[in-house]
Amino acid sequence: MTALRAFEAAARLGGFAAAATELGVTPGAVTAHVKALEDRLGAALFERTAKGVRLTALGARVLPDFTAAFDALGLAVHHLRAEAAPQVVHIATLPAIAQLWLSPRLPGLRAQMPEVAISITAMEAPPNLKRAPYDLSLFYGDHGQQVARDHIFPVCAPALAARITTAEDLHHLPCLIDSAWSRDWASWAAVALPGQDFTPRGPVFSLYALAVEEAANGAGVLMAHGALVAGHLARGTLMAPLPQRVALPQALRLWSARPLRPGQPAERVARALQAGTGDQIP
Amino acid sequence: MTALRAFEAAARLGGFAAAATELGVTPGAVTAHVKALEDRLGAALFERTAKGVRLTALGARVLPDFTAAFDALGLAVHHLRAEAAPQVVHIATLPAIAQLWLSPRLPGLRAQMPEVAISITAMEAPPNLKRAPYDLSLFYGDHGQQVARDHIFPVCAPALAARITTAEDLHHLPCLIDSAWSRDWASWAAVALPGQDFTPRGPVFSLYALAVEEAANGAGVLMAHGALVAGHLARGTLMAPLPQRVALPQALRLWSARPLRPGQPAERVARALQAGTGDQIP
DNA sequence: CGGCATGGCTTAATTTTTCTGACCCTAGGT
DNA sequence: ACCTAGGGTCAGAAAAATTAAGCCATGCCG
Repeated sequence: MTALRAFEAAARLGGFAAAATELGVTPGAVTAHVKALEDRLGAALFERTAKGVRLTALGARVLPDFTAAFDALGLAVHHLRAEAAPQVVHIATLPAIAQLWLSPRLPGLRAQMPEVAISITAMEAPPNLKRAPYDLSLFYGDHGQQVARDHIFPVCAPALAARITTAEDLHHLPCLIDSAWSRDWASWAAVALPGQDFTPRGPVFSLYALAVEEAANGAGVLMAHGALVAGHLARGTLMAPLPQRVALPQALRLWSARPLRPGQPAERVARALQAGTGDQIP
Repeated sequence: MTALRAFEAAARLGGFAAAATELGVTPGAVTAHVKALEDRLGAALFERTAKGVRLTALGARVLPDFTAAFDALGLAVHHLRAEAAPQVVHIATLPAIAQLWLSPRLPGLRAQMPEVAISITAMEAPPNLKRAPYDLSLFYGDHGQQVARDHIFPVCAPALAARITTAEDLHHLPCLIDSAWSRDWASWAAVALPGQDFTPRGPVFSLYALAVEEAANGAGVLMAHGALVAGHLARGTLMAPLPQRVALPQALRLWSARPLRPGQPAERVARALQAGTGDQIP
């Protein structure tokens, strides 16, 4: 049973490592499961090459059946959870979005629909909504309904901002770097400092929200996502000393596994988030 | 995942013990899984009563989704096994039938279709063919194609048979009893010894084939299933000293999960078994 | 009406299975 | 020639199943 899940995930995602991530186990476990399955069948499901695995003809023939079956199972789990707690809306999103964009909007949502509970699960990558039982998924991406068109630009504490007048000033200041969005600095520099070789120097953070706090504490200049620092900018705890803003290639988008029926809690939450409820941060 | 299987089986079969049997685990494991599932949901799926469990409204609402999904998964496994080993036919049957009815026919089948391998799995109860990957199921029952109309009657070794002339003689002879078919003696006595209180006395066997061997060794009189002792009767190692034969309420029947396509190995084996191939036991 | 057996679920301690984490190995890309 | 990405392998740790007892209503029988 677990072996079947491992096979299906590995076949669909094209690798044992990716399957292990989706299943929340280590690649070694996937290896063992697939091998056990192949042993019991007496036939190979994957061809092992040095740079990964490739499905055999047999594996490709039976994959659609398994994918369909596990999709049906995922849907059943979703249905079960929805029936068991009809007034709970489960949202999956990035940790940074959860803390910096969603969290400030929650009081407004609660006031607007007090009977609905909102459960937020932070994760690094968008979940497969056919499998994981979330009602809404909020990520930078290409699918779904656009919630915000986001821009990046440098921000820092007011005291530091006073020392910045041109983009060139950044060469000599500590630049806070988020490990997941490390390319943001390069994207912005390509527009604001064309032709120059800009290499940001400064501490690296694995939590974007922590980098934002450090920027507010005056630790350096952060390449901000506009949507995620709106609160700090409004409060004046962060400032944007330079005018150059670069649009992110992917907008902040919200999507759901299935079409939402109007009036359903998940649909009401989705509508409220798209309408910008609570955008006026205190 | 395993918890979902446990819930589905328990809900469909109406009890944790039955679910444990189908899943091949102990009732304790099913209890633990269902409880874990209910804890995570924050809602009860079963009502516990002193004489078993009953589905809650929530459980009943979501059961069909899970049953359908697991059926699809079972079918996918069947498909996978069929694709991986197309020339292997998997048969599920009772241990007694496997040894006493099927086994003597295998040489004939092998001669008739040498390229087909036949795999026999013995089990006490018919499997759920939507879940367990067997091609054919051969049991006493009401479903499927009739293979043999079976009768029960006393048999014993020739030396003992010489001492039996009427049914009443059995009162004073050891009667071999199969634990799974212990009611056979009563069924036969109701016809052969009407109005008399016949209680068979003698050793109890959990393996019918062993009881047959013991009968051939002269250990006593066995209530035989005609189809299962045909070989011994033909060889003369067992004799039927009394003329009374009682038809079993259920015939020996063969069935498959899905309709068999002509020419398919499973279909050819099914046809051969129904045609009585190899009935002439050496 | 009470004692006792019964069927079915639960619980706790033990054993078996599975997963992890750190390593190795191979082949392609730089 | 090195580095990286992806699988494979192994001993030890975590999780699951088993075993065996316990519980609690029901039903049967004296």
